[in-house]
Amino acid sequence: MSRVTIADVASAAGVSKTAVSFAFNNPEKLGTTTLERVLRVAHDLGYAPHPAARALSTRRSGTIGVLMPQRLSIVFANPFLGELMQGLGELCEEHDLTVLLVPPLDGSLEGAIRQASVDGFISLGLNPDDPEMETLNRIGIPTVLIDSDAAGSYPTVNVDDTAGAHAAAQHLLDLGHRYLAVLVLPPARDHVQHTPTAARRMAGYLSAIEGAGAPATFQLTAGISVSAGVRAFEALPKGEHRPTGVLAMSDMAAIGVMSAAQAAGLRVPDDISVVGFDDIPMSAWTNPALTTVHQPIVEKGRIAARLLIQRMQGKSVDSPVPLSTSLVIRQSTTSRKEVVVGRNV
Amino acid sequence: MSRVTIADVASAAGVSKTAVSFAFNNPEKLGTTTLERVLRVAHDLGYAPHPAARALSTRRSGTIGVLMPQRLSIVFANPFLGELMQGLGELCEEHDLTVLLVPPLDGSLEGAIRQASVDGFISLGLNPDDPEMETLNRIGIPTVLIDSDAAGSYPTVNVDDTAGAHAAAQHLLDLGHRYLAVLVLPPARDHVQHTPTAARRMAGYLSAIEGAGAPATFQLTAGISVSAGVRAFEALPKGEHRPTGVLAMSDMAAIGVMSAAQAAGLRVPDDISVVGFDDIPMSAWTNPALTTVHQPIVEKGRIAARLLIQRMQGKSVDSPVPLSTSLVIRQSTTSRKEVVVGRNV
DNA sequence: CCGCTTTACTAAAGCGGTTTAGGTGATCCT
DNA sequence: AGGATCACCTAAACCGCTTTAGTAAAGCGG
Repeated sequence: MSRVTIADVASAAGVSKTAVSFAFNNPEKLGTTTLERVLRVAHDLGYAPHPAARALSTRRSGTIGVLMPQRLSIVFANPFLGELMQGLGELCEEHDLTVLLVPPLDGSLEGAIRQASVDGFISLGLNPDDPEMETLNRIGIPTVLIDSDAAGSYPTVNVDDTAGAHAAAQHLLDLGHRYLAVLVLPPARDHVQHTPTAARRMAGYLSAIEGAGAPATFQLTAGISVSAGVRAFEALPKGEHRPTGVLAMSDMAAIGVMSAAQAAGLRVPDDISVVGFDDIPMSAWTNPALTTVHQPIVEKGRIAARLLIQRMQGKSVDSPVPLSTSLVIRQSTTSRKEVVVGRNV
Repeated sequence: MSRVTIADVASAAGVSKTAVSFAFNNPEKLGTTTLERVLRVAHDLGYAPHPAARALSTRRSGTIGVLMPQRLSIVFANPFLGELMQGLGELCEEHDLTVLLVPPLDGSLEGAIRQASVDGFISLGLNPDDPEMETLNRIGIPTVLIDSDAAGSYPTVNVDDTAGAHAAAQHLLDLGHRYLAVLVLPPARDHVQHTPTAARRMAGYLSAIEGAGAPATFQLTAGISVSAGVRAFEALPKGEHRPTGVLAMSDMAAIGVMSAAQAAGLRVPDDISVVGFDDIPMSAWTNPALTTVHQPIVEKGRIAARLLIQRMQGKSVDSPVPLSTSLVIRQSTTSRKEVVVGRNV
């Protein structure tokens, strides 16, 4: 009742194990009649090569690993990941590769990295100086970084977060907003340190804000979820101290802010303008449609996969230039209205 | 420069390979001093057990496979998958399992199934009589089905699609709609056959419609994407022959319909009511917010994973009763307005 | 001081494939 | 006829780990 092995097929067909192996991997080395017989016997017996045995012997598994910065239940709550997987998937399927999701197991990514039987890794949001990078180095598996700092020796795929963020902030400033709130992405992993992405976006926001004469800015950290956005809105100062514009580092949080604002009786964008980041598909369909910074997520996945596959083929590759971002102006932002006279002055 | 193996560690520490293996897997079998020494040497050398070798020897890989009915780029375009992964992920991480995505490679799921080094499979939308089921049988790997027909010998996790669809159709009928369009899910895989899910939903719609006296119904197939919804709307009869209510089997398609309708100058829900299916998170934030059939997607993933893990532990499990669905009435449906008098009669 | 259990460790046999290095005949060439 | 070539197939080593069976030394009761 146990699994059919190559030896079973060999003896059933009256040939050596080698012949069976050849039948599948080097058919031209076999005579037509034996080839046919072996294949038929193999099929009749329902033989399928044991993947692990094959991987051990050939030193390749036909799988690439995606290193997740956080638990799957967190990271998949953000549509960003689904988009990225589309890009990765295209290339992987083209090259007959399957995709292994590698989240931190038992709190540690390192352990998970060791367990993973893969030919290459794509890492999301890991800093070049994170300790797991050293583990990767030691195992010596080709790796491509996404949303990291292009420091180390690994090819890195990035978008121009800074410019995107700058454009977003500039947009609000141009509309006359002076008191802004920034919803910072939470640090991935345990460390307090911001992710490279968050740091770059923050730099972009701040450079625009400072360039406009440094009006007041209220910062707070918000996870990448609608409910985090709701909480963020509720943590904002109320009344006349409420920021008139919100720069969210994710669309999800931005949607949460809009929703909470509307629930509090405010009108978006008239009472409060909101800008997201990422331009996930649903941003076009929200109420009101979200003004946000577009980044080519699917393309990012495609490029990362392409790079990784090339590295796996032994080619050496350089980090491409960061992909460009662009501000998509929809309905969640408008010019700052004068404060209602009777209420303020 | 090649990978450091257990033999390297053994000789460096002056012990046998067995001792090194014990150090990691049966530490209690070793004396304290040797244990420490071995572990230290292993760490210094940066030793990590080769996953495939380990898998071959232990006959378990610490990985579960998710069988996708279609290419990753298609299936991840539907937020449904992301939701499901959240549920799967929770359980998998709890049990230190990683997740392998197994889409059809080179057009064939069967080939991909063989390649996959996993301890169990979760299959999405596969019919019990699909040929790949036989492959699964032969390999003899524990398997749990999601969105299938509970026929075979496999545990199956389902939701009550029929009741959900019935409620959706009944809702439109109760609002006075008589001429409805149904957007049928496309067949997964190549065969013409409907997926079990599509069949059940259709049955639910039709039973309600027939129960109300069989008004006219316009059916057409629409993929699970916004653009498919757009195309579907455009394929509907125009003018007075246009259905006043649309039953979409997915939220994505429903959103596409709403968007296309609005682009065509219609008001949703006043001119046309739209009901989705699934209640993916974004449905709450669309404009107008989508009336849809809620199904507990994350829970579905959790339960499937739990069942699979139990099966992998040798326990025998039964299919649970289908999870219940419920109609979530939001803003995309309203009672049928009388046809403008001057235009019709 | 002897047999008996424990403790601490090892040799070697798998796990199920791939691949290298031949070994047959049969065919070809001169 | 005899060596070279070729087409076809096989024995055995190897991939890197786990695990069974077993050994040597130490502990121990009598």
